Amino acid sequence: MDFRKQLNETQFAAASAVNGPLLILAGAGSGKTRVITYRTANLIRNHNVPPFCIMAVTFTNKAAAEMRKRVIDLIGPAGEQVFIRTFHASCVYILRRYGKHIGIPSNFTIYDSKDQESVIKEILLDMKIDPKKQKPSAIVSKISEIKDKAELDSRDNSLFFPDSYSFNFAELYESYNEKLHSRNALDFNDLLIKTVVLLKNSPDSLEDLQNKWKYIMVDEYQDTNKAQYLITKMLADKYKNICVVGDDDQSIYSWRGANIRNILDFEKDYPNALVVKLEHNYRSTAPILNAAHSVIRNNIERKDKQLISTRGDGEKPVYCSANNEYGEAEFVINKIQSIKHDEGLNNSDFAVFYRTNAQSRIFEDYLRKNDINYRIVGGLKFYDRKEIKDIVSYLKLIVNPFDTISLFRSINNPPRGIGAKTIEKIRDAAYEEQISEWEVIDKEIQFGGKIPAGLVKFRSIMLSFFVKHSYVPEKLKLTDFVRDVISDSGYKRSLEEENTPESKTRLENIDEFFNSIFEYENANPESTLEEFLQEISLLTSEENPLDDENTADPDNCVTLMTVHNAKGLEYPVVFLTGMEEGTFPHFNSSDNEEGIEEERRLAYVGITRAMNILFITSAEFRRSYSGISYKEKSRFIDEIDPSFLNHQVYSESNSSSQIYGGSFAGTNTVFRRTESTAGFSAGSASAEAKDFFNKINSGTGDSGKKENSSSSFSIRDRVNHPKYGNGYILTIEGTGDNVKLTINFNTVGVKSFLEKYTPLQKI
DNA sequence: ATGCACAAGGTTTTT
DNA sequence: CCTTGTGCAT
Repeated sequence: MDFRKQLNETQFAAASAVNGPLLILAGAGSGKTRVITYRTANLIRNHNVPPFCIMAVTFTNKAAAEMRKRVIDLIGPAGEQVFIRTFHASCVYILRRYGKHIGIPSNFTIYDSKDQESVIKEILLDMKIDPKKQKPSAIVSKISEIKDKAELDSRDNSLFFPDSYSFNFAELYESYNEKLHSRNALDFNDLLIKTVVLLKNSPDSLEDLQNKWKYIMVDEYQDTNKAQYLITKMLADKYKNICVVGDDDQSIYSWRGANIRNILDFEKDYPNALVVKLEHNYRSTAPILNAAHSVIRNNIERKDKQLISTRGDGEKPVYCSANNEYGEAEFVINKIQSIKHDEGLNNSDFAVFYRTNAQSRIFEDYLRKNDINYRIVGGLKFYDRKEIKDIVSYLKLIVNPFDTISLFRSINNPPRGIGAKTIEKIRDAAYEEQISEWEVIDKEIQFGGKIPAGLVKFRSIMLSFFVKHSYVPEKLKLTDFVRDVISDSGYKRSLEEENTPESKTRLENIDEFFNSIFEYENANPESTLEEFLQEISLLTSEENPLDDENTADPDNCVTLMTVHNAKGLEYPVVFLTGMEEGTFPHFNSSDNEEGIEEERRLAYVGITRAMNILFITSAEFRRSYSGISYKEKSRFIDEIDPSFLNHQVYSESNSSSQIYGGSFAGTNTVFRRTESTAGFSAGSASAEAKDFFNKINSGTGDSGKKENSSSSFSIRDRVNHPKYGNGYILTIEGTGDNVKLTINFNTVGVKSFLEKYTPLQKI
């Protein structure tokens, strides 16, 4: 096959490279997926490489699915044999088959962060530490960070342990790993780390895999961490046919241990590497690219470069500052409706991006109110729903009885009269006898001469499940087995007896779960329950089986997602929302330059998703759990050259929007007062805003009175605090030595001080 | 042991 | 706001 015509010169050079190391530096929208797809086709069609000898790794399931689809579109069913998976799924594949060489049985359970937190909580309690003072979630992310960074071949990780904890972190870290080991469980980091250990310690396994995957391709290489780097390096070590694709401007996962040096040093690892740069952007109009470039060029740690636009002129990006998050959502919805109407676009042409998942709710509300179909990428996963987790926990326990997390989730669910006391006794017995909690139950160990009736029941239910499980799949279909588990456990009946709207939804979701097992079983007839469970542990909501259920027209939805999730995707119309200091850049990343640079790359990713029309929005006031706070617009907006951006301001006096410096035909937007804003909506600009501002902060509504002459500050003064940085004065209370200042800091939020004791500087 | 009512406390991003 | 934990009544 000849595909010279489908590619430009550099794309063709990359796609037609066959043997040896290849580095593709692919800017946003430069057609990198296209290149990978054609390269795969070239290997198979023109160079007789068997499809199953090609391994392509990506970061998200969505990217893997997209690549698989495009390969199959191009070369037909043979494309199905190409091994295209995420890093984590690839590791599961490897560990299932070869893990036994380093003592990992194939039925291992994968612990997600919730499971990890439960383990940490147990350990904290054992160590007599209050889990409220030491948050398990913080410890889990610390552990994950250590595992990302640590030297994999060194047993001593003490360098990485924080000393800021009141307890011995090393001890906790060790018992955490021991607990996972004894439960035959691996966390997400372990999947990668254990694969490295396996490849290092089992030369036979390594060679097997090297011979299996003679050609390796890695997408988003700039986001690989140490373990991922080592895995691909080792796998490619024999034939050196490794092709990596990436863009240092789009590195957004350093918080997960991604090391940008992996891509920057590729040529050091492989001095004879062919390097191809894709610099033509086929996605966005020139104005959008200009805006993107004027942001990213502010990064110091960056190879200077500029994409070449191929699409030519278009609409300038529009920035709109709304008064609050409701106004922002209203703006977005109105734009969607008017552009749909004027340009004849579909819902699926629109995407709304935000920095944090929590921001999605208001957009959802407004979309629903206006009968616009939408789907959310990310957020609550189908398999995270309570009822699904309940059932999955039975299944996990059947597959791996050492999985204590699942054991304690299932043991009294539905209620069997097993409470905290009994669980305590099981734990103690397990500790004393040095056996697993399940073995305590299985061996019918008695506490105080008897066994609670519920426990006897639970034991016999589980034993019958073990027997039945051994019939799968030869004598019993997987789907039927799961059906039996749901009824025999009593879970189904207890939901039926509940008979509330909620319990009915749960039963429907369980039905949907059957469908997903049924489909899985049909697609993978030889597959086992173990494999199914491991696979769903890695799924994200992109494969959410409910997506199609909930919407009348699943293919025609507005897409809502975080900017992280947007990487690799493109949409004709993009809304980049919540562009405020503290939100985007997020305040947790704002205190150091690297953090800001990563946020800036994230903003760059967001902007470059847009093909034709880009809106950037911010809100002046936003409600968070602690109250309403004033938000300054994001520094990234100021970084965009004013000539590349139209400002659409919102004229409060007549409650309508106006466009300055150019306009979209017919896209003028009328802002309505909404009930949900509790009276805060339109009105004269700063006066009303300030009034509202004072009201919410004084709590009494008698605004203005709090301005106090005995203070050297007045409300809304910008101040600098040596520890907390910059902020605004919210309220001033009291007189003389008792003047109390409440300040909204950019980084840490609202704090109060007595003026007398606080070294504040007006700025 | 269970279930309900109320209080407290907590927001990054993801495999 | 929305989730999680605790206390109290059954």
